[in-house]
Amino acid sequence: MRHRLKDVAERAGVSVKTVSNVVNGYLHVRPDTRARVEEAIAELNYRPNLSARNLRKGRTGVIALAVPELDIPYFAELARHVVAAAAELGWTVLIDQTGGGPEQERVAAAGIGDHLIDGLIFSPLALTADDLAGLDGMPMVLLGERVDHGPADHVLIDNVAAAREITAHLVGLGRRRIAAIGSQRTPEGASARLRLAGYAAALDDAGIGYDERLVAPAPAWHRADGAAAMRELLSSGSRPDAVFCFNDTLALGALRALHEAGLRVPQDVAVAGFDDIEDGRFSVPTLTTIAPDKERIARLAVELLAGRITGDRTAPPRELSAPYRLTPRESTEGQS
Amino acid sequence: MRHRLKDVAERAGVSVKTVSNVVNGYLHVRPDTRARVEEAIAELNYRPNLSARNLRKGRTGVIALAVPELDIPYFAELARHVVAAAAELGWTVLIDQTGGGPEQERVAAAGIGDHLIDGLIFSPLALTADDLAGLDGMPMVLLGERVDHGPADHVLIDNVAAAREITAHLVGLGRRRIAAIGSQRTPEGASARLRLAGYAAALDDAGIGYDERLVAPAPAWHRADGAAAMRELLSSGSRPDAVFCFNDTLALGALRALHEAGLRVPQDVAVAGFDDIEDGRFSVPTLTTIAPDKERIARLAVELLAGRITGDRTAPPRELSAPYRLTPRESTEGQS
DNA sequence: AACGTTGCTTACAACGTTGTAGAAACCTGA
DNA sequence: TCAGGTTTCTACAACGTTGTAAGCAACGTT
Repeated sequence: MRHRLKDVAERAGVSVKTVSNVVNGYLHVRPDTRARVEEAIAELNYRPNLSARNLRKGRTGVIALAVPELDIPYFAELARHVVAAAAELGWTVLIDQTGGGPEQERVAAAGIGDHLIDGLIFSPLALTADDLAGLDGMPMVLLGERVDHGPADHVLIDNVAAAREITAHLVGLGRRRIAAIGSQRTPEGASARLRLAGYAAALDDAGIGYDERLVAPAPAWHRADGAAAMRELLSSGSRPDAVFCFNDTLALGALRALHEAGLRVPQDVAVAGFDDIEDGRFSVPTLTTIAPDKERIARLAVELLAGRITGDRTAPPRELSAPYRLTPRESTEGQS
Repeated sequence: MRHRLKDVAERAGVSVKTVSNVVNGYLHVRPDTRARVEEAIAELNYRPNLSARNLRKGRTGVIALAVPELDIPYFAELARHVVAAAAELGWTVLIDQTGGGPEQERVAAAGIGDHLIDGLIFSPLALTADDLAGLDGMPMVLLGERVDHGPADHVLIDNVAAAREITAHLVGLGRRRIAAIGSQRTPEGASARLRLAGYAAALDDAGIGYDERLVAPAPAWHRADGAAAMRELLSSGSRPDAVFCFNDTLALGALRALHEAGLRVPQDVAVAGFDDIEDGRFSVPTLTTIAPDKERIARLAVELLAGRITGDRTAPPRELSAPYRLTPRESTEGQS
């Protein structure tokens, strides 16, 4: 029931290669021959065997998107855009969950492919430039993190500037005891470090001293971590009047913890997030955030990767940045 | 820089097939031969070419998971579990977004694979049994929907019983004007229809009349649709004292709309959802819901599919059901 | 009439892997 | 020592596709 070029060729009375030529849109095929072949293809419902084609061509037409976790909404939304952008260019996307650990990320970066994929869009949490160096020649685009002197292209937003801008927004509302949630012992250049730097810079701009007790770490960036960090901040006695959470899920967790503590948002504590996930547009209160242009990020990443795959693999790595927008909502400005 | 079996064979001084045997864990290889081969593999950093292996074996080792939208948290969470369950059995998962339209779903079901995938786990919104009939022989497992007399295995939870149970929960709290949000003109057997049936049955159990004005349709099941439907219900004058939303994102939208209308949850209106997504555990208030065992669903689906792929493809379709649990939280029971 | 040109088609040989069948080496027990 | 088995290894032929090179018409040009 599954047919091959040979079957089509026999039915149409031509050679196998002629059928191949028709399938691949080769120009010099007589119209009546082409018609006969196409008829045979339709009758047999022929579909090319991609494994064979890939074997022959050395390409698979599949790119992978490796993200730490799919049920972090930011990555899910990003994945959606990547799939769409890739489809426009004729690529299929294989989505891979790394889990975020260094070992798993190494496996993902090195292992997925091995001839199954042509390239990789990779959003690393823990990996460093050294880890990436070992990946001989797999075309790769990094997302969201700046791996210093990394061997690969990457697409990012200016995390420092964005964090600085949203912290300045909190300052502009008259807040002075501004906490941060989400610091991590990640490699230099990772989002956590950059956003912390932007936070610190904004405080400095405003002449507010950096108070270590107001900076809460979060092992992961889930809602539960945000809630736990917020509770920790509140019970430590260093009562903040604003919190900048390094992503929206942390912020949603923080909102929950503030609610449980009987504090009003934004009257008692203003809350800001980062990523602009859909939840934040419907939470109570709605969430002030930095909205990165996810569609642009996805498109740039796919285009860069396609360029690497089909073009020059040895060109020096490129770095593109996507725009973002400060999006104030109720969690800092109150009911509108 | 990319090596083949032949290169390894030459280096180890054995035949190509012996290297193949080592790679595939064939038993009868002398220990010293095996050691020599493994050394050569390590030295050359050899990785098998999957396209060639697949061509030879007629398998790809990849299964697809087709869902309507990845950024609906329920599907993201499900995808996570499917990827994990598949990995345990040595399969890779290709995640495909259909968008939910009938035409796109047809393309996804028919087109993805064509030798790229061995089978498909499919969560259809719009497709009917007729559409599926044309997919000659692609092993497939359907999720969450009962496509009557469908030609494929499926995994589901008892939507009618679950909806009935959660509606009964609302009745048990003394509510009488219980609205439903999420009805759709989908095919018989789709989730929307089944959950509506369970809702109606519970009302009937309690001797409460079914009031069409309390049933609000939702074109999609996003937060925005839930909020819009809730506003519609409130402005129509038929003030409900409880709402059963057919999924959690609808419910989160409804919570938002109720908040904007100045109504308290659950004192004025109790709200219940369906799916137990993570958001609902951190929303204000937390969300009463039906928690399907997503991990079990994923595992059953993967195992059924693996069975189809490696075993009998003509066996009659099987239907497995996964457990669920009513999970009361603040949105119906108030602060604990 | 001989010639090159162009358009269309084909045979053949890969791509890198594994199944089959069988050869060679090695055991075992009489 | 040898028959009969088992272990270990190998040569060969696929899997379905496409690139290469070459063949064969039909055409226009000299």
